Amino acid sequence: MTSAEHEETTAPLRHAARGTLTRELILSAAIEFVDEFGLTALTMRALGRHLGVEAMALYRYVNGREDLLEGVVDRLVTELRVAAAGQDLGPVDGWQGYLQWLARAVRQVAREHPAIFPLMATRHPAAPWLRPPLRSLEVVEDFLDALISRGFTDETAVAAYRSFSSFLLGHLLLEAAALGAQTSPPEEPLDEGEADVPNADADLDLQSFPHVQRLQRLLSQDHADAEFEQSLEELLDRLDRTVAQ
Amino acid sequence: MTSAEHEETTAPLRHAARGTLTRELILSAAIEFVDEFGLTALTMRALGRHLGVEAMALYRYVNGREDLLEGVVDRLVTELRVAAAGQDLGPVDGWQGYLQWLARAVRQVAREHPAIFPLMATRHPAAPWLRPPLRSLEVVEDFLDALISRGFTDETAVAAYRSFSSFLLGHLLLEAAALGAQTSPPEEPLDEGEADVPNADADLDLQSFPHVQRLQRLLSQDHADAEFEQSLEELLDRLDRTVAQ
DNA sequence: ACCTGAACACCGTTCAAGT
DNA sequence: ACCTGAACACCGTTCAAGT
Repeated sequence: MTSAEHEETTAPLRHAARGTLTRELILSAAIEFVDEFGLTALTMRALGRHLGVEAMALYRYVNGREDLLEGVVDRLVTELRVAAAGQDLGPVDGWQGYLQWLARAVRQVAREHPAIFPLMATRHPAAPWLRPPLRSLEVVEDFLDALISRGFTDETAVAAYRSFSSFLLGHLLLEAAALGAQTSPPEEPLDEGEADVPNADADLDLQSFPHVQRLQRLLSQDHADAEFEQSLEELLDRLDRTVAQ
Repeated sequence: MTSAEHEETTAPLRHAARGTLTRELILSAAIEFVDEFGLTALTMRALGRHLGVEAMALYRYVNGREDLLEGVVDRLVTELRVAAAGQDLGPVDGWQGYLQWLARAVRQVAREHPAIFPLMATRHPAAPWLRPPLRSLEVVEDFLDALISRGFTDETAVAAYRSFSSFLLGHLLLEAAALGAQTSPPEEPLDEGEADVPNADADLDLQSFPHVQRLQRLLSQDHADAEFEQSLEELLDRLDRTVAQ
């Protein structure tokens, strides 16, 4: 297994013509790579190979691995802002319409990149008033403006920003984890000797947990869509009561 | 800087007498270590040094690094169950009292181990019906029983479990991130040449983001306690309406 | 039975050297 | 100007060897 064979396995850009490399290109490749192989597989050397280049070449455009990850997260945030530009953000149907749109946009990013979303949710934001997953000055400014220009006070707008962040984080992290389950851990070394586990996520020994056993089906059912929309609706109602009073 | 000096820096158990090592001891040391030095510092070799032992010795008790992390998360979940045993779990004041107690118990774990909580929140649970951060059969069984025995149907109880998980995840992950900010990244190599950044988290160039600039104080204020309690109250009210109808 | 030394494959990162 | 080779310090992990 020489390095030549590996190149064929991943089938990347062969080797990029000298001078083709770019920070943007590297970030795109990194996102693509993580979406396919998972976060832990993203190493400088593997990404270099994927780009048909030695790992050391990346250091001219990326300030080390941490900076690479930061760049990846930034790109996802930018996807949000691009989506925002696509919408004509004029008199979208009130602040509720705006929040609905924003929530769905973030959700779409989380669903498209379930292996990356935890990064967006977990990495330290650049400033203490940037709460994940809305970690962009532009987005937060938009958010505040949308609410304040439609009757929120400074205080209620900020409170709404907090509730909204928590809501997105809680729901989307769980959803992303569920989606990422299939792709993220490609190698699982769990063939432990006597092989007495017939079905991995089936019964461990549920007989002492009657409720869980009985409700297993119900607990496993995927209602992500309806759940998200309903919780969002409830959040908007709550905010409405807050601003009306 | 020989290895001898390093031992003195961390001042661990010197070297444990032969035969002292235990899985439980290793997990305790790992939690202690992460609380102090952060997750990325937790390497097999560093943990071994912390215990006064070579890294390879750990492999007799821990099935590799992944298993170590799994064990650490399990221990935090166990802290929850221990706290549960401390409470006399008889007729605690209705299901609302139970949920209030449970929410606060999870929050306490998150606050005591902010560097570990993201693991609890992010790692794949053992089964699809175990949602972080309540990733324990015992806890989930308790949860369902507390609600069902007090008038919830199977469906409303499971729905409550979902809402409750999302709630905890969203709020506590943000709170843990805020707390972990001081401890987690001990080394930050950001002295970039011309040093034109006077104050790291102060003004990047906020002049084009008037709302954010004006509300900077408000956005940075820490209301974690009140926020958590109020959101919890709202969640309980919502659940109450659900079960009453 | 329990721990260690040596070794292997793999990281991130630096830097002089090639083109 | 842009990329590579070689090197360094550090990982996780295995396994024969020591006590």
